[in-house]
Amino acid sequence: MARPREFDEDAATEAAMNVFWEHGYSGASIALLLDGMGMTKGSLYKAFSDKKSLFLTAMARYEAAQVAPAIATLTDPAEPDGRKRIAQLFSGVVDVVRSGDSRGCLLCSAAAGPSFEDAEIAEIVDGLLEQLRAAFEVALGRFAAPDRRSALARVLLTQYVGLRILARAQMPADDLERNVTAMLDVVA
Amino acid sequence: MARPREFDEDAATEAAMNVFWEHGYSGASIALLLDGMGMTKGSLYKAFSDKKSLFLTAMARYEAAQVAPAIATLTDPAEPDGRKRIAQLFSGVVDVVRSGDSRGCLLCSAAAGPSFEDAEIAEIVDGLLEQLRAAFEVALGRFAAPDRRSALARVLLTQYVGLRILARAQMPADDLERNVTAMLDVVA
DNA sequence: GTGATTGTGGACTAATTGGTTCCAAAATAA
DNA sequence: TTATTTTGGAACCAATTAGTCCACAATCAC
Repeated sequence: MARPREFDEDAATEAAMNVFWEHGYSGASIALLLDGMGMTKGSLYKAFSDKKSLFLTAMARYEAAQVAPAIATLTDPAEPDGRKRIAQLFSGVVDVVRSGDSRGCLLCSAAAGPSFEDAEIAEIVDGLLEQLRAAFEVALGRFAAPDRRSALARVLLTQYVGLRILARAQMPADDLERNVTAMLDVVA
Repeated sequence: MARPREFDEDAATEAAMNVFWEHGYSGASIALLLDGMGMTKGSLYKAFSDKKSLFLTAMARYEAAQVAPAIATLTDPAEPDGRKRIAQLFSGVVDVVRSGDSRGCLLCSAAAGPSFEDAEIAEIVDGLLEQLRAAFEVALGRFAAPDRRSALARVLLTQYVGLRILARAQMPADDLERNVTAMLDVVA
């Protein structure tokens, strides 16, 4: 009954996510987004309303593609050793950097950036960070004293954020790895 | 022999630093800077050439006003206990947040932001982060094994960066304090 | 085929960006 | 007074910003 879309919505939001990931919210201009998504203004504004809506969609995708797997790693019931689950998450971060991806973490950058001036975005970022903290707490569950679990989970979350910010700041993977090794040695 | 400046250069660079601190490099428009510095375009461009030069000046001021004191705390020869020096630095960060300043750290935000696309700025940020890491290493010197000192200093640097990013993301001071307490408990 | 419906491309707005130039007026010291 | 410098601000620039609008294209139901 109507003309079908020429673009794949999944591929488009994936592309948008990558542009936001690399350039941040304000750094990702509509022109950059259009280029990355391979579409023109008419289609973009018809399909995603405006830049902020597009960002929220991209964030949802980031959650599904990046945050959820991280949480799954930390809470994986197939791996009884929480220490190993935590180590797995952090070595995964180092591996990503070693493979040449120094974009850091969309979430962590959003937490630092001026995009945080928007209350709705801030709330989403907060929520995801809290989810991540809770997952660290689960991973610590088996071997940390209950009264220290929560605070220790915060330390791990902070370490995670710091690590990914430093990765974005081009810190070499070897340095990050030494960091992670020492941290796991000390914390878990 | 000539008309004297009406603005205090120190106060002006201080004001510029604050605008950059709050809004980031690209978020700090010339209009915002002029407003914050209380001067007009003619004077600004005559005194500071252009935006990037102004940012470099502001960064130098940030180093003197914020980074140097942090390093001084970590390496204070009057306090023989490195643990205490480290604790002092981190509780200072929490105090700043508790007093209502959630701007985080200009350095840490610059590390995360798109301003990092400029090679010269990136180099300065890198250098300051390395100075901070070295200072953590000095503070660890007295009681950490030499082969672990370097890696442990990295953990502390990462923790520092993460903490200030989370502060900027409006994490409550109480949560940050729990974080710091647990971290000091574990690391030092 | 026709018509209703929806997607597409891109011209177009209106505002703002960082950066620059210019200049008359003002303030100072020699 | 005179030479020198700063000041405020208007004017300007080319580029970029997010966003709107609409003729046109493509499809499906009939």
